[in-house]
Amino acid sequence: MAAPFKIYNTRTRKLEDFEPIEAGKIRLYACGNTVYDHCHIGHARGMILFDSFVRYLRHRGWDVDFVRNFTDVDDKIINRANELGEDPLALSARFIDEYHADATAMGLETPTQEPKVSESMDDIQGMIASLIEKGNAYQNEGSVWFDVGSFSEYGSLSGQKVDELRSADEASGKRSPADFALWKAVKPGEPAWPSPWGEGRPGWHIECSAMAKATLGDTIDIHGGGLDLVFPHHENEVAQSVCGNKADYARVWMHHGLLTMASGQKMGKSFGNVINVKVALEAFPAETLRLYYLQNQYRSPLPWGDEALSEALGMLSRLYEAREVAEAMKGEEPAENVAKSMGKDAQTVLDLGESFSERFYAAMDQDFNTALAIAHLMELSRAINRFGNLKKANKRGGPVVAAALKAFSLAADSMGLMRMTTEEFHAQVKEKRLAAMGIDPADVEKLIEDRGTARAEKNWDRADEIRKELEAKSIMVMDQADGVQWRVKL
RNA sequence: GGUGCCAUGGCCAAGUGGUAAGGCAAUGGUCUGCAAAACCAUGUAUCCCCGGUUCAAAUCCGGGUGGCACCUCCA
Repeated sequence: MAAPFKIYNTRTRKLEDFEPIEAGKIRLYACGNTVYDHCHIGHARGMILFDSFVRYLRHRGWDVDFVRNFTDVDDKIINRANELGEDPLALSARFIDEYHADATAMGLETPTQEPKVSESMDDIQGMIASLIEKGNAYQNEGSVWFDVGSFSEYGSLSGQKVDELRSADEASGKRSPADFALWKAVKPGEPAWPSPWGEGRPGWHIECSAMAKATLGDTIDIHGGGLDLVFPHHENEVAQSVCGNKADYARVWMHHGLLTMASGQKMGKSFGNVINVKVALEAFPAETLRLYYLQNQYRSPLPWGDEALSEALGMLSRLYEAREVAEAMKGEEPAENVAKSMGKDAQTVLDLGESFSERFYAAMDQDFNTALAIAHLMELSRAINRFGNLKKANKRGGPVVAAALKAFSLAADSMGLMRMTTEEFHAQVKEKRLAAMGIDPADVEKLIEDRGTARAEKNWDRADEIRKELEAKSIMVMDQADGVQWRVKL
């Protein structure tokens, strides 16, 4: 029932046929955010990508158990909380709420489970105890360290060799520089939980091993996250889980590329160029972000820029308008008859529409080639518009575009695109783009009205003058058969 | 120093060995009072360079050059 697909596995650096542990089921774990601040557009890339992948897989018949965690106990959270004079757990709880608000605004589906570190202490401690018992970890002064030397396969995911690593971390108490913390002994002013090794809190990596095991079992199908997590985070997870569970950990490792700034600069606090999701969504409809991310290969680095986003918005607009054109078409005759009598453009729409899902699936099943899938959508849109230019298309074209219309709902169901009505879309564009440019919609409406008056009087000079005035504000006026409309230039 | 990724027309970008999707920009056109949207037409692309494998390579292999990422908190 579930459709086969190929997926690139970081572990083997190869494209592989996906083989589930259990037929028809996918256990997917994605590393979530450390919640000490608002989501930024880099987080958004991972969030949207995995949302789209999960939607697609479910659409194709897979039973996807999707777990995405929250890291709510962490150095960065404690530091931030101290700066603000806030309780660390209160701070992380606050940003979990903000995360959910951003996720909703971006149209994300809720994962099957969203475990938190603060609520997984038993699982975490159980795993640490197991690692100590098996001889893979040791205690020292209230902390517990993973003994990297005890795991011969260490480095197999990232290709790192222990001896070659630069060890900047010279924390005391470790036997070897490559060893990493499983449990950190409490320090003054930090949140702590009781444990067999003394008061303290978990290290960064153990949480994911423990939460993945608790929610999905010893061996999971796909483990995902940003490319920057491959080492050390995921490498360490492998070590912990393989040693602790005596089982394979993740069959497939799926890593998405990171966002870069158009300037070539990295996005980071120290550069002062972090853009929060909320800010981006003030200027662009959420689907713009989604289309932008989906238009690019998920493993490649992606440069962020207003111009690129505007392009994506333009594409989105064409998709919505093509769908609107198709939806407006009526007719009762069999599609083949209409196509035959209306010529090549009709036949093209019919053919592209009927073959769409096959081509769409072929693209997506090849390691989620969303860029190609969207290209198919654009091609179809052009065919619809071309056909729509024909005189009788409105009256008779309905049956011809019926299959094509399904393509748009396919995009909605399986990628999360095209989920608004055309009216909602245009309303959002106006609202957000005008706000971004600091233009009051009422001023625009007033000018449109004045121009209407001038046109009624055939005062073309005045009408054109107003058009120019509006153009200066990036407003396009469209005189159409059914009235005057205006759009924001994208 | 170690590890890995990438290099495709003016720009962005897909490409699963069989002679290159899609988008943006540009020019001309259809439509329009003028426009816009949409559509049509227009791009001889050394697929970074040099070798190799193959009947056939953007795609595979080797070497080179140039970017980037990770090895330190980072999605």
